[in-house]
Amino acid sequence: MPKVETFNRNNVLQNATEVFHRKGYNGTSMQDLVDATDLNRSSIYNSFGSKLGMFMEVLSHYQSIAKSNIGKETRQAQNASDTIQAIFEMYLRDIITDPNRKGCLIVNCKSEMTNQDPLIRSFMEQNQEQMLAVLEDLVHNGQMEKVFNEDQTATQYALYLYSAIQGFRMTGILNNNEDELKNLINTVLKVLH
Amino acid sequence: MPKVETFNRNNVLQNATEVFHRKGYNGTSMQDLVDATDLNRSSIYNSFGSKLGMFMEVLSHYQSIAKSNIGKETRQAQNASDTIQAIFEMYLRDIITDPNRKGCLIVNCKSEMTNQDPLIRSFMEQNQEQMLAVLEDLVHNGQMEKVFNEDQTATQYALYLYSAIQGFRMTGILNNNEDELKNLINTVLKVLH
DNA sequence: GATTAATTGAAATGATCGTTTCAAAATTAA
DNA sequence: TTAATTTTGAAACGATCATTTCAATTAATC
Repeated sequence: MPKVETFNRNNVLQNATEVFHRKGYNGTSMQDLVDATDLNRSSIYNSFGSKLGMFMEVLSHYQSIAKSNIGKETRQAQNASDTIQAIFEMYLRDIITDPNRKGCLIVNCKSEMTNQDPLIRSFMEQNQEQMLAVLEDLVHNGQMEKVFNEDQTATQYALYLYSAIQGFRMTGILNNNEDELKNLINTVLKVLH
Repeated sequence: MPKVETFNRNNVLQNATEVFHRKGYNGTSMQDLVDATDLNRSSIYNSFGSKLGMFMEVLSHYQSIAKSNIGKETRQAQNASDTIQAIFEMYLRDIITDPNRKGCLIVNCKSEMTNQDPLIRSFMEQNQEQMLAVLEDLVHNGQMEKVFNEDQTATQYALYLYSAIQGFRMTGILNNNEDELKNLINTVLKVLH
């Protein structure tokens, strides 16, 4: 009976992500989204409810891709140390290959909206918890394997790494010198060994 | 002959800084600025030219205060290690005492505008250069004093610290647990010793 | 081919955006 | 007081904001 949703929701989300990532939430207009997604204004409101609704889906979409990338690195690497190194080098690739120097969508949004919107705040809180859980698990494994020291608890090192990742993403906005960034990664990871 | 500028420019800048800091550049409207500064709309345009013009002055104002704070810490501390520790603890105080959890104005602006506005980009470039110069100098001194190792050059450690500061500011937006943040600082600084 | 329901296009909503205009008020010096 | 000059208030600018409306179009089921 009904006409079915014709557009590819993943494609639309990907295009919307690109605009939000490049211009930020407040810098992106509904017209920008209409242009980027090739979707009708009405269809956007039908499918996403509002600009913020669409943005929340964009954030989740971006987060799930990031998580799946981390999962891949975890499965490929031999030990916890290699895994963490690989995660940082994934970010490094992202920095070097992005011609627009956008940084990380989630980090950018954290600084733009966390203190302004409760929906965003709780997204950021659960994102932080997930990141800390993944990192803590990795550090814990590394400590079991004796490749990481136990000067600090896994929980403490996880926060250290989480903070370092955010700093790395911020640094990459202006600096995309591969050698300098690789050296930076090594310095960050040194304290764990 | 003429009527002279009546308002206190520093006060106005301080009030404008508070709004821009809390809501971000794109999230701040001219009406917000009129309300916050108690200045007339016309007077703002007379004295600052445009919204972006006012924001650039706000950035410089914020930067000069930050620089003078770093200078104070440098003069009070006994050695390079204490100085860097004091700088981080200055940021820590800022994080813990800010009820709005705004983070750092410059870091926030870097993520919001660097890839969108050439004026902002060059501000950020010179800000990064200044920070790196200060940090490199401190690390160099610490290495002369033998309180820092020479595993990396002062230049390399400076980038590491610059990145760590940005990460610290981002982390402080959600996490203001003093003990956890103090421990984070110690972990960051450990690699230098 | 008729029925059904979602998608679509385009226009319109009222609000707010950054900025400009300009006459009236305010303040200083002659 | 008069002349000079800036600040001020208030209104208006056209543009754009996010969102709503609705009739026309489209496609899937019967």
